[in-house]
Amino acid sequence: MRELEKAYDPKKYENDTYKRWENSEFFNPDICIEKGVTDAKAKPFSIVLPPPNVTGNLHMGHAAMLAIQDVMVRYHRMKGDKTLWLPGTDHAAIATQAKVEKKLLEETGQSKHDLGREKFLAEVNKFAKESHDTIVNQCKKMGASLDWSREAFTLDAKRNLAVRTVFKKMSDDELIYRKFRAVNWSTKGQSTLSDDEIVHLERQAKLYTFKYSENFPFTIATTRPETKLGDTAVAVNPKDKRYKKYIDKVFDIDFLGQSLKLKIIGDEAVEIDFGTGALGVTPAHSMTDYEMAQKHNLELIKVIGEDGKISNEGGKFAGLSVVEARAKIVAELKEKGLLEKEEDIIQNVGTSDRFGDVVEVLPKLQWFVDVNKKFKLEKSKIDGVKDGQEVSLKELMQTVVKNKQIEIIPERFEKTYFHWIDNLRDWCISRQLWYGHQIPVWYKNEEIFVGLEAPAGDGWVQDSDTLDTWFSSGLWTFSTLGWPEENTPDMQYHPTSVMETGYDILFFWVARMILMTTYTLGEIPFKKVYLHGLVRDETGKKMSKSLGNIIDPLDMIEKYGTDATRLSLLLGSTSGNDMKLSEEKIAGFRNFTNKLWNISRFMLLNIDEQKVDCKKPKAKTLADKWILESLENIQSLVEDSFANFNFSFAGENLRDFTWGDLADWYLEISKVESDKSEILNYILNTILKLWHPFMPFVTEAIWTEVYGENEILMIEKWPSFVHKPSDFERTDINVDFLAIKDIVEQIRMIRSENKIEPVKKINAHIFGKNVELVKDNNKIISALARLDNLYVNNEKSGVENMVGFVAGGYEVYLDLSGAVDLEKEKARLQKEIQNIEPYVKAQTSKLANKGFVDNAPKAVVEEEKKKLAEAETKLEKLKKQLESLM
RNA sequence: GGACUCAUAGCUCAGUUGGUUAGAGUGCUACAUUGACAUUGUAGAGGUCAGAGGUUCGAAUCCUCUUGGGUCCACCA
Repeated sequence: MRELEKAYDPKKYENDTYKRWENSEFFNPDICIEKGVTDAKAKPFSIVLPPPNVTGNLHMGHAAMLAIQDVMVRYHRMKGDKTLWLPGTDHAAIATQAKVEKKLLEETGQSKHDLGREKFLAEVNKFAKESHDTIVNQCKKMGASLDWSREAFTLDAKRNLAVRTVFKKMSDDELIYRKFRAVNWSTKGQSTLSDDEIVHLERQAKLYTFKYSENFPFTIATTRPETKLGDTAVAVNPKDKRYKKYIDKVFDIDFLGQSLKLKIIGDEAVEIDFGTGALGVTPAHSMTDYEMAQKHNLELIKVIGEDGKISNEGGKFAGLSVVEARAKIVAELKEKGLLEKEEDIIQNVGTSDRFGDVVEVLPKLQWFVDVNKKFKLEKSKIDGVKDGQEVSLKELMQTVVKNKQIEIIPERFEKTYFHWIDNLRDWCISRQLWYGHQIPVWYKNEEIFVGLEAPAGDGWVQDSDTLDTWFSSGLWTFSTLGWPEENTPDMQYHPTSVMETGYDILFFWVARMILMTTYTLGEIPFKKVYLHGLVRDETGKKMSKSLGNIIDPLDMIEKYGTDATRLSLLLGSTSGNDMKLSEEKIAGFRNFTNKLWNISRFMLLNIDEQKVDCKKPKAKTLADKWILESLENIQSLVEDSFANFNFSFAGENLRDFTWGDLADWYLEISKVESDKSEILNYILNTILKLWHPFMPFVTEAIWTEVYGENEILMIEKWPSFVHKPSDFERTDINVDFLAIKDIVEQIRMIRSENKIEPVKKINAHIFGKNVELVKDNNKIISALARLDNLYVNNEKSGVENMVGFVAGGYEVYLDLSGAVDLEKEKARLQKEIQNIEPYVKAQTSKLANKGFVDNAPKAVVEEEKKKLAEAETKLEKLKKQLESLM
């Protein structure tokens, strides 16, 4: 007879198990079809892995992502779907480049310019490769059943072709344009940034109120006097009586030696009550000012350069850093008596997400994607958009979510999504980075060429900028499936079934994918978006190096095993909400993993013949009937939960069933009832399948130990049965006594040689004659399960409040001292009925009243009718319950 | 400034469309344990469901307000 070790040791199994899976090649759906595991005509289920950045190690957030996706993927694979989970990594241009630059500087003291573009890129590629290998290994550690044969990289040749193709198409549709306009600039990173790459931080700042010069009629307020060197207008609210008369006048003034030509403009955006009600407009160095300037046709004067210093346009301040210039200007203003006020305020400043420096706004010649311009969508599979219809990118993004073609889970994020789109500005896609997809545009003198390849002829120079990393990630769902190659078979997996990712990149990535895919293919990228939360430490803080509260998934896997780590991330967390994680929680699930192992161990000891392929056996006792029904019950609950993306609920219930019902009840009963081999084999078989998506390693290990080396649980068919709810919701039980509630302590006694000795303690819940089963119905039946030959026999047991019965050849007694008063229960029900009855009467007569029905608004009448119906149903239910107790 | 979200046992969270006495896990306490499992079992303590008002026959659940966390968006210059 086979026997398992006393305790489960994850380290002994995990690596080998993953290797076995990998060697079997069943992660690849093509192989599954080829070997007959999956039907070629089965419906596809596909997820593309949100590619981790090649910047280092995986953290708990990645672990959570992998666990959630793997649980779905394994479930669908077992269900028989054509299941593809496609892995990849992201070059993460700005993040990776920044990291390598830092590393280079620390290790060799060199900057990227010392190396030159080519050599530097070689360094980055080397780093990316190493980082990639680490990441892949960590994914494998987590047990992720990814199809590695299809692995992709956002910067490889195939993806590059996709990027160039889309760029060209957008350019042809005139959705991409080049313009000299104000952009976000990171001095430290020496690159432009998109609006989303900016983090607003609160800072102490000083608000200066001053006059440009003696003879200028307004005072204005600013936190950044140095930018005033580039002012070209003063804006006031057109309703402001103080300033109305000046609107449209132009003043030539001298601002500390700088000649300014200031036009007075009227703009609603100016608040009359803030500051002095007059706003110095710096079109080149402020986004709002830029927008205002566009409206009023103002000139841009760039006084701050890419190096963060005042440019030559800044006259005598040229060459000073922004901070130096500010100090100098303030000092001069003070000296000349132009500074009226200097106050401390708290100001929001934009800082670079990656580089951490304060972002300068300055004008640059850049490439943009126009999100508002209409274009013709040739082929459309989008509900509500016809082939050839004119739409804008914004409209496409809105439509697919509005019409529920894409469903966001949890739903509330749809609101934030729409809000984001409403405020979306044109997307600046060029970056002055070296690492990334170089923009497929070539210049020669005044000529500009956009294409897939460099144009023929000499003298063409390619744009040195690269594309925003999200431009290529936006194509991810289809660039990974072979597009733009014609008739690529993998496109059968598109649109993908689910996009599972953190809510923190809803805008960065999810929205961009929707934009890029609907535009390029006229199709949605995915049907559902499942957003998970951030993994935080046990006190709810973000995990970070500086706080030292990082829980490393690899450490946890080493200590408690992968399955425990996965469970800790899956259970007790809901979509869209952050999850708090503690080592204790993981340890708890390690205990459960071991429990499952030992449950299997015990069952195995009682199984004579291990059969992989087994049919549902016939129940021989009430206990058997109960466990088999419970098993199907729990399976259908798991399936429902999966359909609703409620993995936590599925797992928790499965655990409660396994531990509470199966281990603590049925297996105990099986000790007194004999001949369980067949049924135990069936239960073990089923329970391992149900657990497999959650805990792939331990279940596979047990499976192999039980059924032999050649069997692979991962590709076993998910158990099938037709769930009939009526089977479970109501069971009629014929017992000789009426009602017993809360048998607090149930003592099983075995009579041997006229000696009665207590053996086990078990607890049970309410049951009675023809009971309508409530929440704890499983336990009720379980209590009854052993009552094959039940009899009430106080005399026989000689103990008061005890009933006895025969089970498995033993005489058994139940202690009923904790049983609840039947009268009490009746009284409670009666009270409730008395509570509702008058209401139902009143409501009925109200609705019988013609005057009310005819005169009241229809909706009100309907509402009243609905309420009555509800109350009536409830009343009926209560009456039935009461009756059953009579 | 505009939103969104959360508040339930010491801690982490469930609680389906309002309807029995609000539940788990974990921690704590007590007892048990040659039994598949001390990574175990049985039980116990612990909650005016943040506060106030409203709707309702009935509210943890729906509405309003207040308070206190969290998050996102937005350059009040």
